[in-house]
Amino acid sequence: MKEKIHVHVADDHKILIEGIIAVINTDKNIKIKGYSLTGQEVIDWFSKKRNTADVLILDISMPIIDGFQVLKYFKNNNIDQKVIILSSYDDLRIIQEVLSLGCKGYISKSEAGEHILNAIKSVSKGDQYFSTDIQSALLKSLSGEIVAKGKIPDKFLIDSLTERELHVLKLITKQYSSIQMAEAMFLSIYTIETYRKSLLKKLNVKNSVGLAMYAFKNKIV
Amino acid sequence: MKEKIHVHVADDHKILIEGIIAVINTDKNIKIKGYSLTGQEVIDWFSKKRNTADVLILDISMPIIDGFQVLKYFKNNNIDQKVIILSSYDDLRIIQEVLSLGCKGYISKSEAGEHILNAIKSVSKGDQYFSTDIQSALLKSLSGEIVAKGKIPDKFLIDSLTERELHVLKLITKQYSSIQMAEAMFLSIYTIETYRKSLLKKLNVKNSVGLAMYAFKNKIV
DNA sequence: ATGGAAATCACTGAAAACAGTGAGTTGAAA
DNA sequence: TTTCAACTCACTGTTTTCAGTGATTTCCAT
Repeated sequence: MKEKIHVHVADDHKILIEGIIAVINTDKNIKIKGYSLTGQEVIDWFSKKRNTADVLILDISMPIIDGFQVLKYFKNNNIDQKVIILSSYDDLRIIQEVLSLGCKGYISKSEAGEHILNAIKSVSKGDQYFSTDIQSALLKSLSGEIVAKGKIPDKFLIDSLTERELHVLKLITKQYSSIQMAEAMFLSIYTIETYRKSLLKKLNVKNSVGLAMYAFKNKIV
Repeated sequence: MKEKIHVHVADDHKILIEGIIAVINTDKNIKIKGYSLTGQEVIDWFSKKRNTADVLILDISMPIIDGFQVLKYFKNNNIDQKVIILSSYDDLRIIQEVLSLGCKGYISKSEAGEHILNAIKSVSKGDQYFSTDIQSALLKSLSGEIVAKGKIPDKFLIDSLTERELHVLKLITKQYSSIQMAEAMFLSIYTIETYRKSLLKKLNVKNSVGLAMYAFKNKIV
């Protein structure tokens, strides 16, 4: 490991930022590249070409522009930023929401500092990281599925698809256009398009190709 | 290569068999396990439990029971026999027919003996082998009329893709838009679109989803 | 009974993909 | 030396997809 991992931290509580910085500084492979106190600052920072970071540690609950909106900003602007969510809540729905927005890591503020370091390293490598209690919560919801550690299984996403969405997804892999699907399913094309949008959002992909790849990887076809 | 490849040869012209045996004997990694002079003999031979061969070299045109029928026999009895067709005809329809019957190699009698050796080695490894003039014939047919039924094996389609097309295809599976590809490859978007069209035509699919599925099935990704 | 998820439909505007045609350059093979 | 395939770019339409927003109905569960 030659190059340091560059990290940006965003939280509206400065004292917490300072704490994180202190923790991170104990690891010489990781370097703080900057911090933000509001969601707007994060967006401003990353919207400047020369401002980058390998990993962004992002608090969900910030005033005005919160973590969700920051994630949406990245998504809408096709910025492939690796993000670790720092949250006080272990709510599964929140987790799912940020997952669908493309975030790759999630740690609870109640966790020890070393988890942050592990999370940063995992995510910077392209892996996912979820703190243990999050994982156990997820595992519980999956009722006994075997999961590789640190990784949220696709099943989680698949399960979130409704019957109709699944049907549309299958037809997409068969190269149906929306019009053709509408005819085949006796629905309005508007409805089909609604499902498409829903699929794109839930599976967190850019376009139909992404949907098809997802379906293929998970043998929905 | 420790174990010899066992080969069975079937042709109604004994003189040709002898020729093939002579050629094969020049390669000490390949051994003749037997030969047949009629289709019936082939079927009889392989229907006996103890009679096997890694590769069967099979002439298409034999009296009464021809090569096609032998292939059908294998297919109907779920015998996964590796077969190289030896034919005098370079007719595409014949090639397609035997391909659909599961044969893995095809060489023309007009080819030099060394091609037989290469074919045997390729097919015994599980690869396909088609002599060069067959391949070019197949490719030519792709540029003109798309052969819908009979289906040319994917292998040929892949080979027909140029470097650039392959590159574009890979980016498509990564959910790049044409604009993004143009930027990534330092090309005009018009050029990218040209490749898209070329891919759609060559791989005979309807849209990008079809391209992605194709790429996935053939492990281009 | 009330709230929520699923399913359905609608409209709009923008972005992207698809289709057809044409054309110039280059490098390698025949 | 000519020919051809690969590569490149351009222009013009049409179709499809994507994004955002909002609305209704049904049915299930708290």
